Amino acid sequence: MSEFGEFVREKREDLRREDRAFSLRKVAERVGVQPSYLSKVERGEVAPPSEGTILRLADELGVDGDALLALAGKVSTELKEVIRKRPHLFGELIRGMRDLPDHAVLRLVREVRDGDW
Amino acid sequence: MSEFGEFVREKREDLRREDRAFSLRKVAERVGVQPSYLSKVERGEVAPPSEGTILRLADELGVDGDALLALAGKVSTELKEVIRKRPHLFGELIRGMRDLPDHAVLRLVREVRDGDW
DNA sequence: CCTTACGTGTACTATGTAGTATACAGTACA
DNA sequence: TGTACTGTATACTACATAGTACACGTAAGG
Repeated sequence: MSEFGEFVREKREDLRREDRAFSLRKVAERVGVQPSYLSKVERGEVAPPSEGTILRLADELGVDGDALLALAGKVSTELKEVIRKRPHLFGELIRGMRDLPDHAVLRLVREVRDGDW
Repeated sequence: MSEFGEFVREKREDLRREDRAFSLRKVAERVGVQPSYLSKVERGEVAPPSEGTILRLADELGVDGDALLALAGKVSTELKEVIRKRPHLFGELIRGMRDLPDHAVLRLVREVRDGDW
């Protein structure tokens, strides 16, 4: 039921097979939460953690922060901040891209990256 | 101090000069909140309202929803939903556009709108 | 064997969010 | 001149968020 929890548990157990430092308790300690809490999170007994905790967890597990936040139904404050500064412009742009296929979005990403602005 | 409140009050009082239906009480009623609450919001005594209330208020005042949400430090659930579905792609794109000048973003908006995808 | 580490159950909590309900004093207009 | 409307002060509340603290039984390694 909790896609977020399932993903974290699987990823952590994968890492653990190669490195005992990825026990629930040790990861919890490095991330800065109680083991009982991480346990509940992984089993979906409670809602996903806060943004900060999710980002530290993503870092710990070596996964993309934006992607893990997305699994938690969130968008990073950093991205929101960018939109918040030019709401109308970014609003139009993002809404316009809603139904574009991945390759079209990717083309724009490249265009921006290699842009001659 | 509260840019949000100040903006709402000014906009509402502007409208009121031409139409008595824009008293604080009447707007509050149409938006669906208590007048005492809208009063506190306009004076910045409390934090800006929820997304739904802000959007109804924007509609009432005839201003852009995304822009009013931005003044409240928020981004619409609708936009977040678009990002949430392809977090890595949109993350890269939006971060890449953070420092682009308006005209460059606008060019992308047009490109998307008139796109031949 | 035994003790160290493991995951989990239970109970509790602080802070934030998003308001409501009611009463009050000042203003306007008819 | 009074009544109907205006904005505001005060007190309170329900629910969500993001966890902590501690005890417990289990398992694994040396």
